Amino acid sequence: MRLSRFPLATAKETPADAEVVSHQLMQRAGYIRKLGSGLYTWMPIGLRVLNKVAAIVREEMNRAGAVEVLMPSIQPAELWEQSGRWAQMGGEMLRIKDRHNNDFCYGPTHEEVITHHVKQDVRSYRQLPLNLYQIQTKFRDERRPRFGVMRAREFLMKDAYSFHIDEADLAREYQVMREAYTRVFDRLGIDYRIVQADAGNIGGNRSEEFHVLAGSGEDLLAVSDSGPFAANIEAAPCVAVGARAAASAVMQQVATPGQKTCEQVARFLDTALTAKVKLLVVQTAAGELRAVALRGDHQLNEVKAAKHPMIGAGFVMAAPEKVEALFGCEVGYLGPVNSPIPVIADHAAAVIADFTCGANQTDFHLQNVNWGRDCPEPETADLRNIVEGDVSPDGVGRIKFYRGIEGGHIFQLGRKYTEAMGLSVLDEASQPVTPWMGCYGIGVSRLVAAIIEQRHDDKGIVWPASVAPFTVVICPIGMDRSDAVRETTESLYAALQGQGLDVLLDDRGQRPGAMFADAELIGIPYRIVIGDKALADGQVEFKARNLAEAERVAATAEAVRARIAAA
RNA sequence: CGGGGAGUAGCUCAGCUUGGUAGAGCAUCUGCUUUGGGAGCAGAGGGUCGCAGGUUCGAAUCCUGUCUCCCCGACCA
Repeated sequence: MRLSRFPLATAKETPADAEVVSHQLMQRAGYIRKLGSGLYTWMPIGLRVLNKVAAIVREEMNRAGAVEVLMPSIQPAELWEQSGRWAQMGGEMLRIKDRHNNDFCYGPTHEEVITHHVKQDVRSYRQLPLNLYQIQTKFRDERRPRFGVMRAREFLMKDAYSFHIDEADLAREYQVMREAYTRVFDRLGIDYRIVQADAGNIGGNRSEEFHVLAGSGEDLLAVSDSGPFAANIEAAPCVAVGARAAASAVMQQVATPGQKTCEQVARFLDTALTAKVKLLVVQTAAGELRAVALRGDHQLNEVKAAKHPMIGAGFVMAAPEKVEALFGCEVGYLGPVNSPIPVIADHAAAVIADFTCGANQTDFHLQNVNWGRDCPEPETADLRNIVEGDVSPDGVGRIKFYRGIEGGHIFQLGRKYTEAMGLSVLDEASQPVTPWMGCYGIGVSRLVAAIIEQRHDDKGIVWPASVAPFTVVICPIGMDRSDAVRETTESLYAALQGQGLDVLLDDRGQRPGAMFADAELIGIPYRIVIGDKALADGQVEFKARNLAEAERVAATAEAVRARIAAA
């Protein structure tokens, strides 16, 4: 490609509305342009990268035996009514009407559609297993789109759906997909971790996420420092550790005027934060109030709480007025002693002896409180977020936190959708069975940003060759005043292109500094500089984007090609 | 959804408090010079000041409404 004919709009200044480095660089390097909140146009150079990432995903999906389809981005409401999700989904789903006033949505995901089609065509166990995928634009009306294409409303996603005669075959396919995803992420040249995940409202049992490690990531990952354990903090179980010591002192009430938070009380009474029990009040979807006891330094894990039978999905933190009316004190002074509602204690809170807690009386706390003696033995459960330094749930190593960008997610869905949509096939005994289903997503457009988060320097993007918009850029110095430079440039350009390389020729006639700055900003992996000086020795300059030093190679396509191959 | 902020040239922003015919840098165009790290000089083009209404002799500036965008939080998964 000749740059003189390729619309590339780079900017020196960092755009004001871009917070994370990938968004800034994509905008500055002219990869994307914003159309509206969470809506981005992929400009020519950006599209080349997006297409290369998509191509790698496609290759690995095909290699793994999945088959590509393309479903509409607009879906009839009817299908979502069948699965029950038309009512369940919130404002995240963009609902639209056609001219006949019929309801549709812009697809946020395609479980319903694919299940519908499989139902149309698959009748026999002989047609299974089946794994269908597409690379399609999705729309999710995020409350708060941010970070450019990393959390956009419209985005490109690869979503695959597999169907199986039994659970064992689903588990087998899940492993196949896990390996395919591993190959994809390896080829993208990024540092990533596979972590246990919560399946969320999509449903299902086993689920893992592929996270690109980055400080700007929106997810917190709990990873063992010396073992294999790794989980999204949402899904990281906390094991009950240690037994409760015997009570050693008499419960007593102390005045703690104005001390509302655990930190304040611990400081005021000069006791350890870990010896304090705090009580949170949640309101279930049915409107009932429940108290959750946590150790002073711990936080409620909302995913775990939503799974607890006494709390359930759809709970919210209770309004302070309701809590105060029920307990007769301000929310900063709640405790399990004489609690008017059932208390569910996290394992870590349940093993503390002689703890400090609110007295259910404003400006007073209780010390030396003991479960079973001063208040009932609570129902116990795993309800907290794991914290750094905790023993890994599998017992190997200690937990360390990382931030990650969710680039892929694989699920064993089970039969939720096949049942809801009435999909059944005949088995060997001519009996109808409901197939098991898996689904597997990769955020293609998000991955472009995620790669940049990991691969950039102060000059710009540093692409791995696998997804770079161009593999090599040729920068001729003084092309219009030196015949030697012009001739070498043209012949090298033609020859490298002939070898199948994606070559960019900077024939804009810019000064060297401008050419170099642009090449570095847009992140081309290899740069060839052709100038009279080196050419006098029959050489050109070769520089890899990720290395500091330039070197000289013979001014032939073979020599350049060999040098690239060696890099 | 709650709170905060911003909409002025293609981009980044000043001007608004105290109303008087629209500014800078970058980018673009022309000419000359320059040519190994985002060149210099001279000149030029480019804006219904988000939109609608109001106040006023006069509104980018004051008032009302509205739309959009950004940030923090909550929510959702």
